[in-house]
Amino acid sequence: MDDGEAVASAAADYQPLYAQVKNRLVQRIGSGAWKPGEMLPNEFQLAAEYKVSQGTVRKALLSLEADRLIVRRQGRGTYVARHTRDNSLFHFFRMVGLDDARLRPASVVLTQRSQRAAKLPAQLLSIAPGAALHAITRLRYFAGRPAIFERIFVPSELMPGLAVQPGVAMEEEMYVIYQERYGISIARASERLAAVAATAEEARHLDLAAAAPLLEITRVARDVNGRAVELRLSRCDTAQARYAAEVY
Amino acid sequence: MDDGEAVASAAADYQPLYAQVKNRLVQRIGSGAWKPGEMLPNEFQLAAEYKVSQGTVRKALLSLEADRLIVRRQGRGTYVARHTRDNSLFHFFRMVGLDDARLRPASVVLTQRSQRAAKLPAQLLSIAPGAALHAITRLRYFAGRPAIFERIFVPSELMPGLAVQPGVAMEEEMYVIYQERYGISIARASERLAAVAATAEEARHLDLAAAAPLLEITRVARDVNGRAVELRLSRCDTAQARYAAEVY
DNA sequence: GAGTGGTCTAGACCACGGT
DNA sequence: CCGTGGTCTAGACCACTCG
Repeated sequence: MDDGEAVASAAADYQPLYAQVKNRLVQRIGSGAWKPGEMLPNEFQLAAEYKVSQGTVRKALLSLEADRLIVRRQGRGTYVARHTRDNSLFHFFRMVGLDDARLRPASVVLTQRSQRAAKLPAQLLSIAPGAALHAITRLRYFAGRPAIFERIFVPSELMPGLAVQPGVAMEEEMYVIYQERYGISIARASERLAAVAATAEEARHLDLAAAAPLLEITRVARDVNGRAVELRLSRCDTAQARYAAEVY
Repeated sequence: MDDGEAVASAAADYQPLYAQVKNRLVQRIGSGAWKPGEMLPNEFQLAAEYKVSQGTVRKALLSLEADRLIVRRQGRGTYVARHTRDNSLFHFFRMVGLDDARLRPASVVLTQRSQRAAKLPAQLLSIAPGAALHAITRLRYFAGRPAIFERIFVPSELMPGLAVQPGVAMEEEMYVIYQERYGISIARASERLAAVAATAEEARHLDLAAAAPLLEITRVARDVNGRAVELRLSRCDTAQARYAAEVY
């Protein structure tokens, strides 16, 4: 072949057309060209714009839907996904009651302050040690009983001026706040679970005996581009609720 | 419309063609028409057989691949999925080292006996209380150190004569045994996690202080038809390893 | 009824794996 | 080289939503 070399060099970073279309759509959504809740052009319009067939656009859109960046409804259209209190909570909150019933925890902020990142949080958030962090502690309740003591760390650079009101029940999920105030959508999270003994402070907040066993969840949440946005350390009393996971 | 009623009654259990094809393929795989590791006919042959287009068969096969019932390889063909020690372990075993490294636990059976199902195991396995169960206890090690104390329950009816050798390191994963000896493939599992205090027996086996915090994993494993096949209660020392989950 | 996404078809060509 | 799955196209028709 005459063009063997051109083909070979092109093959290195080859992506199928639908993947290229998907990437361009991710870019546009990520850059805010369409805002959460807005409708995208239909499949034929996008196909015309990108000079591909409708079937190729379709494949890209189905993949975006699988990634939860968009929502598609037959007869309605395709929309940029939006975090709401209802669905945001249940994509990421995996605690269920002992009878497997879904739980809706109430949340009360205990403290909020700015601090410098220690080594471990810095590493998990992929930032420099000593970088500025928002640190929030809060308590979450099931049916009025304290159940989860939580520490949340967010790089100040990503969310300058982030503020929540201590002492009152939070109306919104943190992820809704990130999206609405800063345009940052949490797309996925990585969790590590361990069993630990409650510290004196935790036992006091959770109304447990000293050194009671707690389920510790270390979660790193990332946006659609894979950037670490939040580190959350949750310590859960599993007398009232358990962590649920489905494995395939 | 004249045929409004016919359409309406048909609509109740309407399934797209590709879903019907998928179901028929699940039936055939589940019934053992093709054994694990065997190659399926290619897309065009299946399309001819079911009198649909190749694209429709393709959609059914992609869905089966997503469900891990089959494995597809470009240039090779489509094969019925097979549990092997390597991949069986890592679909369902979610413990990772503190550095997120994959761990390969060694397993030693402590006891094996037959017993009648108590109320809770019976409920979780969807069998009658008092039905016969195989009960196996075993200890799993990371790097030679005991880390997980495990109780496994399997309905005797599903696996008559199930036997494993106590006291020596197990060569095979339980799920490989289920598939190879009884033709039962574990397709998915549901897990519930809690933090508990070690019992005296567990602390002794795991070489821990009395009442040390352990991560308890209650897993119900199901075959491709959704039938509960195994109940497993694992109690893990999370000083050496943590449970990893990715949330989307 | 107009517009959207969902299904289905038919056929072309490409990339990969083994002979 | 042949057979496999993977991509891409073009077009038809269906099902759903809403004004």
